[in-house]
Amino acid sequence: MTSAPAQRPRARARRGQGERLREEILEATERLLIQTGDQGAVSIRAIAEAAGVTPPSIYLHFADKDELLAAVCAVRFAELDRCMTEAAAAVDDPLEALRARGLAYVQFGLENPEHYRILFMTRPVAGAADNPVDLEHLPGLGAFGHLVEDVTRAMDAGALAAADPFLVATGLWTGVHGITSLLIARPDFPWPPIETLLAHIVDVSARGLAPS
Amino acid sequence: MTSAPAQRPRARARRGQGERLREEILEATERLLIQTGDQGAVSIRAIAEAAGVTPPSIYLHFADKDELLAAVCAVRFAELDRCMTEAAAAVDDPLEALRARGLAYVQFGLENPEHYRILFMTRPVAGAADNPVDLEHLPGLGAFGHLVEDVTRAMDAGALAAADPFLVATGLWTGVHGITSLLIARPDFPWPPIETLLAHIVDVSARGLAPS
DNA sequence: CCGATAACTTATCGGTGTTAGCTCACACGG
DNA sequence: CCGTGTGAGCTAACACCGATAAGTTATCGG
Repeated sequence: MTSAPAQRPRARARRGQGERLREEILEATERLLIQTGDQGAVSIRAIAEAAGVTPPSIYLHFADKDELLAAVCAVRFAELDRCMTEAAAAVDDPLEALRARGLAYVQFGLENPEHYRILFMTRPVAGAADNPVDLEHLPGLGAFGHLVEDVTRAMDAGALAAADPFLVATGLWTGVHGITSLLIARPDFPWPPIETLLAHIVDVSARGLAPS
Repeated sequence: MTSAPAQRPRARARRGQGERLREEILEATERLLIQTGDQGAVSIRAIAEAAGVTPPSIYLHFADKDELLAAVCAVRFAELDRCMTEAAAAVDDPLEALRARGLAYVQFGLENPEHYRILFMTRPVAGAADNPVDLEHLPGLGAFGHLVEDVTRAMDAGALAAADPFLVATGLWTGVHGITSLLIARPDFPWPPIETLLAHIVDVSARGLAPS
């Protein structure tokens, strides 16, 4: 909030306050991303103008555009995790908790399609193939870990058939991602009512994973 | 650096043969898409050079870049349909046919990631919101129709629980798309072995859709 | 041979991400 | 109290991109 659209005369920051611009750039980017709803419209120049600054100044804080977008999305990623955890915590039954988690995931994606697109529908940096990603810092691994925990819990409670929790969690993830991403990418397909489709998918998964 | 494939001035086409260039452009585009494996590298200028022609000539045959890429992918789409139909036809059991269809889908996506990305992971034209898409010509609707047919067949044979075939087919589609697109977009995730994951997902779906 | 026109080109526009190099104001050591 | 180092940001430019307007060339019917 405090949508500080303070554009034009942005005073130069004091000596030690250079980091403030970083925050302002992040805020401006997020604002643009949500307002326009189009990743293509979020250009370095547009961001710079929205932040009341010239384009090169952005590179004082971010190596390139990808890093900037990644930073924006990392914030959003944390919120996705928060949404899901909150939804899951509101339910006692471990199976229902998983269901709530899945629904929260889909809802988040549909409400933040451009963020979701960047997070899960575009290839990563693709740059350094010799730098095989730092797994510890891979954004979203925390959220995924929480899913694995909930799956394990459901198995321990006998709500799911015993199996490799990691494998099952991965399968659930691909499931919710499938519907979320297709709805975002192909809104013109003659979709059945979303709630119907979602309920069907969740039911099939639950039935397929139920203890025998 | 890019292997400049010999393009001398490319003789101008004869009077009635203007359409030949269209084919050459399509071929050049597909070639680039596969060679570079990066949609970003496939620019109008690069395509023009690969076809031995100047950029504006492309606009004699395609309204814009989107239309060109769509045309390239339409071809690939037909082949996806062919692959799946072929795989499904090789099996008698209707449930196994569905399974084969799904596996063929995933395989096609992983073997043609850049085509798959354009087909299913990017927003469509997004242009004319007042022109709500011509459903008849929506590419891939044919392939989807074949899936619905196979689902119906499996239900009639009692291999799947009776339900709305369109709904079930849509759910299956989102399922195979989920794993395909995530594998393409997030190759750095610590995936379990693909065959294991795929088998798990297919099994869960089969179990969830089985007659009671 | 002529002129209409299909098939293409040259030149250009406005936009993009990104970099090199500069300026200017502040803070601090002497 | 002043000189200077440097942090913070800017100007100008590069090399691309998609797209268009207007020109040129070669072919073919008559």
